[in-house]
Amino acid sequence: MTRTGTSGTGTSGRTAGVDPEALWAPAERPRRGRPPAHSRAEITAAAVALADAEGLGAVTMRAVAARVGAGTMSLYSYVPDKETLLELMIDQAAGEHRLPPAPSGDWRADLRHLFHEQRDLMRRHPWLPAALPARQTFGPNTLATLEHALAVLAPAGLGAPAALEIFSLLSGFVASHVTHELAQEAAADATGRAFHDAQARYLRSAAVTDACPKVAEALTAPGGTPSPDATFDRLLNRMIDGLTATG
Amino acid sequence: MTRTGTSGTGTSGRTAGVDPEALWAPAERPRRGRPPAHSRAEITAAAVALADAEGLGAVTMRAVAARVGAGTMSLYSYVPDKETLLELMIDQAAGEHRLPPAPSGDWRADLRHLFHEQRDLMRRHPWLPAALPARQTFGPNTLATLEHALAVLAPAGLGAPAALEIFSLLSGFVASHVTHELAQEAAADATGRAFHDAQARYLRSAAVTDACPKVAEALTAPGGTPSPDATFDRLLNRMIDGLTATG
DNA sequence: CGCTATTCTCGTACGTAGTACGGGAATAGC
DNA sequence: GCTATTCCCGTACTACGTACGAGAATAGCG
Repeated sequence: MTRTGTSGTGTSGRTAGVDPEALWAPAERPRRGRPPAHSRAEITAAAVALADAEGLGAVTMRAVAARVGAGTMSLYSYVPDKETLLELMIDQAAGEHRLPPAPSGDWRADLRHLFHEQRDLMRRHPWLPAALPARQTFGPNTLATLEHALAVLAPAGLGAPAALEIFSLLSGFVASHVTHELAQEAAADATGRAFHDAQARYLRSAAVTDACPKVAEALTAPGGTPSPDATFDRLLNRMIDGLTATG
Repeated sequence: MTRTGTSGTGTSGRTAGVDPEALWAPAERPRRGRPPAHSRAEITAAAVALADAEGLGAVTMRAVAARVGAGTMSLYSYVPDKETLLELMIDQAAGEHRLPPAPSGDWRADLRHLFHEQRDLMRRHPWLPAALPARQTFGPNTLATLEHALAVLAPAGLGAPAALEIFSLLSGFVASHVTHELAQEAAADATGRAFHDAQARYLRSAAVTDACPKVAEALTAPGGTPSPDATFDRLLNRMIDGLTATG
């Protein structure tokens, strides 16, 4: 199962080290030999739980193996490498989407529902926004979500490529918004407090207030965020309106 | 200059290991002792050049030091750690923005110009979209860009917090769009070709086309991207319209 | 001029990653 | 039982970030 992989980093940043065909194949059970003590799904779930609890940085092959009760190298019987494990984690999380079986008729409402669902998902798995840009392939759960998005957007009167584009942009919006939300909440935390204060002190220093008065004021404003949910909904609506306008 | 840093990974993913006040301080020159052979800017520039040429993954302390002609540990006289070096890289790149001294009167045109500029920047530094989410503080160049954005958006009739929000969302849009553009272009490259073909084969497999017919069709469409520039401009306009609507 | 405090330089070394390798253990079918 | 097959995982290698501290280079003082 070990791949010879010519995964040397190319001249570009992107490295295509994942094989979609092999990854998402059904993987028939061998009928002879010692039966596996674990499963790909179990390992993926352990990695997700670890990332949820202690952040993406805590997901090491050793830590995941320990959590499952296996030796480190045993993981490589189920997953070719860590990059691929990340891919599996993303798709497993995507499987948590609760999608209605069919569009309701009001495609704007359906779209809003879909992205509210996505927001919940990302709040539940705070590592997801950071992991998404590194994704290289679409797993079955991701594809199912995409299929649903296309079905929802069908009555909107744009082609499939445009619909995919919109889905991608809205997902990006949700990711960056959730990142922002979580950062804001972390600033209230005791650990984040010191950092937040240092940041505010720096922004109020003469060097900043002289050159960038408006920024200094806007960033250090007390900022009573009214309601996270309402803010999200408002922005989401505007994004939907702007992106689906047939201009 | 070594910091004692309690940088242990907290329960969350975000680790605040950067001190904004110390980082962006003018750093007065010591008048005694051996003079430095390098500078923070030189090291940052070397790191940026490395990332441009071989991707973010190639930016290791050893590689940067070698490029500058210094021993690895010498870097730590100029930069407290790698995380901070990344922060410096981002701000140095932000300094490449070519911004007009004052708003022109047509704030939509100014806004379009700003984000076209940002797109050029990210295409010139393909690691930037991936690095931005990890940013912890705003350096002087980033602040200058923000100040410019606020000045541009002043006539639009929204408050400073709303303007910042819009700037952030549009930057996120540009980042994800550039990532998409570059991925598309990489697929035409000889190295990316094999991966792209494998992806297409997978998407046309029975397992996918059965469950997700629309997606399979949309993703494997020949996809003659009309003109990258026009596409970007069209989407940017819609985003601006949607986000600045006073609804 | 040499002395000395100060500052920068960088070889060595430690801890933690990902993972290649290969011998041993467990199982299914004969 | 025997054997082919499969899985398990200890050992070990490479590469990374970076702590430590000895040595080298300088500026000001005598």
